[in-house]
Amino acid sequence: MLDERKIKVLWAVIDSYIRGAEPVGSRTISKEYDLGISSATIRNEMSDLEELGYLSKPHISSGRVPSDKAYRFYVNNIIKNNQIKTDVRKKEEIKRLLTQESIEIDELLQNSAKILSAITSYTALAVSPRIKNMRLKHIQLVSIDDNEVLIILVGSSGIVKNLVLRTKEVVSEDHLERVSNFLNHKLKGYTINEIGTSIKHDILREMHQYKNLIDRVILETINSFDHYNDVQVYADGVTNIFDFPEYKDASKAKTFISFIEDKDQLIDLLLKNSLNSEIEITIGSENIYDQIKDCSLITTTYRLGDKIIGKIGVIGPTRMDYLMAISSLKLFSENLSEILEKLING
Amino acid sequence: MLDERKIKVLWAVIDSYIRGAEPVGSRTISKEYDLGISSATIRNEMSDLEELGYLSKPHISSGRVPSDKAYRFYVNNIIKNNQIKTDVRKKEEIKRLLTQESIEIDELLQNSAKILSAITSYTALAVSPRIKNMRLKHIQLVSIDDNEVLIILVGSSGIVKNLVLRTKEVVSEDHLERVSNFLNHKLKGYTINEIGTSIKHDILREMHQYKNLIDRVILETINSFDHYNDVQVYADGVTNIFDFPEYKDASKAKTFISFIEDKDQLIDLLLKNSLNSEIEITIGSENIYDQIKDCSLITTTYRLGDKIIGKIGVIGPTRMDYLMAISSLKLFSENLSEILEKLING
DNA sequence: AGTTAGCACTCAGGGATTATGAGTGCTAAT
DNA sequence: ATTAGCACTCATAATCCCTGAGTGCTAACT
Repeated sequence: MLDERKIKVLWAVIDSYIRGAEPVGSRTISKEYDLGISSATIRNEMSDLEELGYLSKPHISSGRVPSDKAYRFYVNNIIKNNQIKTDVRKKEEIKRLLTQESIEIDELLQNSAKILSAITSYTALAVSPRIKNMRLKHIQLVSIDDNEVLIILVGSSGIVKNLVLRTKEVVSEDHLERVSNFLNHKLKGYTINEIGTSIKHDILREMHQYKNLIDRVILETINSFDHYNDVQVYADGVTNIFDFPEYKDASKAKTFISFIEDKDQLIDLLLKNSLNSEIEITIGSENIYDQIKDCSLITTTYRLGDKIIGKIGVIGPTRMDYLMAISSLKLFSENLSEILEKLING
Repeated sequence: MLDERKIKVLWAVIDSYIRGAEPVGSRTISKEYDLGISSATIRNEMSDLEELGYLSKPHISSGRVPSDKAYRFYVNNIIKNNQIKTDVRKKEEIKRLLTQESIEIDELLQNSAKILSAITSYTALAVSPRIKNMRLKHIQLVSIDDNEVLIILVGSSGIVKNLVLRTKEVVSEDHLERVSNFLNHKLKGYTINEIGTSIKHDILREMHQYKNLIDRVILETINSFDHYNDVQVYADGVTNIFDFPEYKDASKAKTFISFIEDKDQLIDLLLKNSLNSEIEITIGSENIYDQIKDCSLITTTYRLGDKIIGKIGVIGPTRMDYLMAISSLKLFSENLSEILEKLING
C-alpha cells in the first residue's frame, strides 16, 4: 500500500514532528533528511499521504502533522524491526537508584514512577501489585480488644493486609486461637478466588461450631480484595506536561492533570485490559477516555516470579519519543521484576 | 494607626479584590460601597494606605491591590471579631458524605480532601494521623517463614502497621510465641517514644536470652516511626488553581502544581510547626517555601479524643475567601474528630 | 481644614492594519 | 517521473491607534 519512498517521507515527517512539535514542510524534509528527491516531489508524496490518512494540515497553507494512523504505523514498525536493546549500564544505574531508596513495595513503585518520569520527561504511572490471584501464605487472627479481632493476611509476595473485625459477642482468646490455627492450616496456599468459591464450604462443614466467626472472617477477607480495593496507583511527573508546546493552553493542561488526579479512573485505565507481558501502546483516539484523546499511553507489566502482578507506564503527547519511552519502560519492568523477586523471595 | 475610615476603605478594597481579582479603583469603591465619601477622598485615603504598605499598584495608573500586610490585617480582624459560626445543616451534610464513603482512616482523609476541595474550590490537603505519640495497644510477632518474622503493631487509634523482619537464624515458633507474649505484655500501653527511651533496657534485662531478637524488633519498630515515615499526605483539587486568573500563566501553575506534587515537601509544610488546635494561616510571603509565596495556606487540626493527631488544610491564592475557607475547615476538623472517635472507640 | 469637583496625564488592553515567511498546489520544462 | 518556478494562503508578529479605567494634583467649596 505504501511504497518505499512514501514510507521514508512519512518517517521523516514523524521524526521531525516528534522532535520539533511544529508542522513539517516539504522544504524542511528535503534539507534535513537525505532522501535524494526534491521538495516538489516530497510535496506530491505528502499530498498522497494526506489522502491516505497519514498526514493532515492544521490549516490550508501549513506543513503536515502526523495523524494517529501515522503514529500507529510508526510504532508498529518500531516494535517489529527494532528489537529494543537493553542498555545494561543504564539498567544497573536505575536498579541502584531503586534499591537504595526503597524498602517496601509501595515505596518501590512510587520511586519507580518518580525516576521513570524524570528519565522520560513524560508522566509516569505505576499500580501496586494485584494480590487477588496471589496465594495466601499466612492468615492469623489476633484479639486486640474484647470485641475486636484483627485479621492478618500475608500473601505469597510478602504483601501484608490487615482487617479489623468487630464482633458482637466476646470471643475468648482460646477459641480465637483454635480458629486461627485452623484457618491458617486450611487456607494456606490458596488464592482469594479459590477461597471464595469452593473452599469455604469445606471449612464450615468441619468447624460449624465457629460458623459465625469463620463466616465473617472469610467474608471480610474476600470483600477486601474485591473491586480494585487493594490497588494503589502512583503518578509522578504530572507537571512535565507543561513542557510540551501542545499544552501551553491552560485548559488542555487542566484536562490532562485532572485526569491524572482521578485515581479511580487511572486504575481503570491501567487494569481494564488483561495483564499480558507485552508492551501495550494506545495512541490518541485509540484511548477510550476522551480526556486523553491526544495522548499516547505506553504500559508494560512487571512480574513476581513468572506471575504478572502489576503495571507501569508513561503517558504523554501522541508526539512522543516512542523508542525512548519503550526502552525506558522495559528497563523498569525488568528491574522491578528482579528487585521484587529479591525483595520477597530472598 | 489606621483610623476608622481608612479601615473601611481598606476592607472595601480587599473585599472587592477577593471577589473580582482586578485592581480596585477609587471610583469602584465610591459606587459599590456606601462609605459616604467621594472618590477623590477615597483616592487620598488609598494613597495613604499605599504609603503605609497596605496597598500597591501593579502599574502607575492602575487601581490598588492589597498587600500581604493588608490580608494579614484583614484575617486577624476576621478571627478576632467574627467568631465563625458553624452551619449545623452543612456540617451534617458533610458528615453524611464522609461516613457513607469511608471505612478506613486513610480513605476518610482522602475523601475529606476531595470534598473539601470541591466545597472551597481551593486545593485541599490532609495528613494522616501521626502515631508516634500514640499508645501501643497490641504487638505481636508471627512467623511467616523460617527466616521471616512479621511484627504487627496495633495503635490505640486502631491503626495497624506491619513490619517484616528477616532473621539470620531460624526462630522456633515456640520461642517466638514466648517473646511475642512477653513483648505484648511489657510494651502495651506505652508510646513509641517511651519504648525508645527507658523501657528498652528494662526488657532486655529480663529476657536477655532473646536479646538479639528483641533488640531487632524494638529497633525496627522505633525506626518505622522515625522521621515522617508513617505519615501519608493527600492532596485534592490541585487543578482548581487553573480557575484563578492569577494562574492563567502556565509557568505559575506549573510551579504550584509541582509543589503540591512533592509529597515530602507537603508533609514538611504541614507538620513542621507544632500541632496546636488553632486555625493557622500563613499569607503569601509569610510562607517559607518560595514556590507558594503568592499563596495562602490555612490549616487546622483534627483530634482523636483530646489528642491532636493530624492536620487538614486548604491552599489557594492570597486573594482567598478566608472567611469561607476557615469556616469550611472548621466543619471538617470537627467532623473528622467526631467520625474518628466513633470509628475507633465505638 | 477637610472634602470634593475638575482636569491633565498614564498606561494596559483591545482592535485594525500590515508585513513576513513558511508553507502549499499547480503548471510547464526537463 | 521529477523538478523548478510561481501564484496563492494564512498564522504570527509587529505596529499603530483608541479607549477607558485609573491616578495625582489643584482650586473651589463647606
